[in-house]
Amino acid sequence: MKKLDVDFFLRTDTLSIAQALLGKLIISRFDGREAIGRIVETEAYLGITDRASHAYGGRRTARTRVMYLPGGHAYVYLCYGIHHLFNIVTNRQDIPHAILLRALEPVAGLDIMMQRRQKQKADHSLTRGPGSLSQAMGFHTGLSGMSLGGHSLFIADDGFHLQPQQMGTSPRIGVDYAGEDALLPYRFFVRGNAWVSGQKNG
DNA sequence: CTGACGATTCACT
DNA sequence: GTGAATCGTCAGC
Repeated sequence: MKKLDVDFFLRTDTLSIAQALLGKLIISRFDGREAIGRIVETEAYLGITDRASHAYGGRRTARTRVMYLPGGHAYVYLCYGIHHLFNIVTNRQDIPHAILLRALEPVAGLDIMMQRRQKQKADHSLTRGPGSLSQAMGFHTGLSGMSLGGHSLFIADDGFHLQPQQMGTSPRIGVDYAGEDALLPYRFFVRGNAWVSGQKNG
């Protein structure tokens, strides 16, 4: 298992990064509890020109401030007052791109995930959907701005190789408010994987 | 200060 | 398939 350097997220092609993240591992080590999941669904948000992005039009607020950090930082925000959604900032400083993690396949720390999710069984609902996976991994808004170059939060490559035809694309979920940008094919997922959320997962 | 709303999830029919 | 939950964020006054 090889830890990814944060330089990986400094690249400028966020769509390529979102695709390359499929099959990678995300590891969290909070309070001495390790959880690992394989990334099976991502969405790209392309900053100031993307109506679906929180940074559309160059908007800078207390919440979106971390999107303007250099790539390799976590951007976590609260949705519907309940769900903590986890993103990875990409691109160079002041280019507010981000990639939302929408689903993971659990790899290790299943007991921790079940405990955090208050689940008796490790079924697909454990890490399917952006709010669910964040809860399972221990992600919350207090982590927003944290580097993915440290020991407690990082991405790793264990040699898992995704065949090109295994990757599916679709419009992003839940961004109907974004006008024609809602149609952009910026969602990427592993075809047929049982942990992928949403309707269009073939 | 106030009100509208959300990159969702879950229970229920 | 439908609707409620729930509160931080942000624009507007």
